[in-house]
Amino acid sequence: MRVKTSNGKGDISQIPEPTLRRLPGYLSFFKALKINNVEFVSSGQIAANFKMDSTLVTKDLAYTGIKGRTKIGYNVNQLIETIIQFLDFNSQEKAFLFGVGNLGRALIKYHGLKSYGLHIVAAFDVDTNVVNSTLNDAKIYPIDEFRDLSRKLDVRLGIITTPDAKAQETADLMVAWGIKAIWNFTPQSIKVPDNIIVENTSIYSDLAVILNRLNNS
Amino acid sequence: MRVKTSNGKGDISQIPEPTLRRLPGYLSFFKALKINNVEFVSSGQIAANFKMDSTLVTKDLAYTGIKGRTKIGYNVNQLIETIIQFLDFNSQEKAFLFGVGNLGRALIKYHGLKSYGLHIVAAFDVDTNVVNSTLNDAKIYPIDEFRDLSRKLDVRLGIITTPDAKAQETADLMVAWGIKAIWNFTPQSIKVPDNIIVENTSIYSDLAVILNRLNNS
DNA sequence: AATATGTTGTTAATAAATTAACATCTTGGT
DNA sequence: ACCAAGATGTTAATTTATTAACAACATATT
Repeated sequence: MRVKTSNGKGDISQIPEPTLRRLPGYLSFFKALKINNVEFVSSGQIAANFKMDSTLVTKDLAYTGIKGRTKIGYNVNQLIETIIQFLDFNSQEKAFLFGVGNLGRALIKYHGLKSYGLHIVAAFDVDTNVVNSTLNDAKIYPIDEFRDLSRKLDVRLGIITTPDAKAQETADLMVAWGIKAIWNFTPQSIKVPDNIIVENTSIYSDLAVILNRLNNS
Repeated sequence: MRVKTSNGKGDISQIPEPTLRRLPGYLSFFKALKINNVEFVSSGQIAANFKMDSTLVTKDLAYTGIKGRTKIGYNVNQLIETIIQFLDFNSQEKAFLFGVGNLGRALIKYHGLKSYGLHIVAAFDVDTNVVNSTLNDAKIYPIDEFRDLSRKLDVRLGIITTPDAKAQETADLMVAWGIKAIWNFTPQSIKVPDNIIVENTSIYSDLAVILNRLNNS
């Protein structure tokens, strides 16, 4: 196992998914520290904030390549810069969104996403009432225009916020027109070719955990 | 509720969180099968749909207590009923929501949540423009009225969709007035007493995974 | 300048989750 | 009625993630 240096170059960065998932949380914490003019923070302090083991923090941060200083800790500004860089949160990755319902609309208007590397450049829907309107800087088009827009703009990421029943056909359309990664907000599992990246976000899973903890403890 | 006794010690083995998180996905799949009039489904078919190991499916379903039949598979209707029961998705757990921004509004209007056991009965915000309006059947109140409403209604669950900076003080307020579980949609880690259940939902974690897979593979 | 201290970073051990192997059982066909 | 097939359910092995132990080291203090 040679997870030695993660210089960001090459594809050897086999970072564990749990670590990857924790990094945005750290980032949020560090940003808050910066606002409070805190300059340095130790792995112990970070661990205490998240109620976790300090060595786990150390390991997680080591993946980003950042170095702490003995007796001092980590430089907060450097942490923020390094994590943003590592996670490509300054890349402004362009995305198409399909299905401008409640959730879709919220995601488009949620400008927080922009500072986390995502830029929804256009949306698509079948509802003629919303088509041709504009939310933030994203215009809403009829589905038919996806093909042409897909050629004009170079978009790799597609977001599915359609009704559950439309998830699969939306995914098929995306794959057909060159989308490389799909962010699926429906609970439906979608079938795509192996080279397509799929990330499922299901708030129902979180809800299941909460209800379980509430009722069985 | 009793699940399974691990050994003679009499303590019950809790369901693993990964299993818990997969159950809503299964449920969604089974509901789709029912619509297509499929009556029985085997663990192999389920596993194929989710591209996972079939024994894992078997194990997951075993936790709910449901029994499959050799050569036949699992009864779809029974699966749906059992999982809904197991996850308390028919409990209509009442919830307060704090912060009627883009995301908060989407959650309130998202009637899908209702069929998954959650009923947002009221919301709170500081913005006088939204206060006193009604979304779905949830009225929006000023924060001040939380205390009285908390006494009148018996609500155990609180949802935080405020700006990040307000997350902690909102959590403090919730704890002070008897909320037992907090669903935190901000990336901020909140500090609460040990007996309070906290579930963090961070779409930034999912975003981090997607961007990483897109850029490093 | 020397020392004590607190903090990183590495290696080892434990715990948890997934995958594999196998045994069991029930149904359908001959 | 018997046998074969196919699926569940259990036990073992592997992989992965987390926690613990410890070594190295730079800084502040005396």
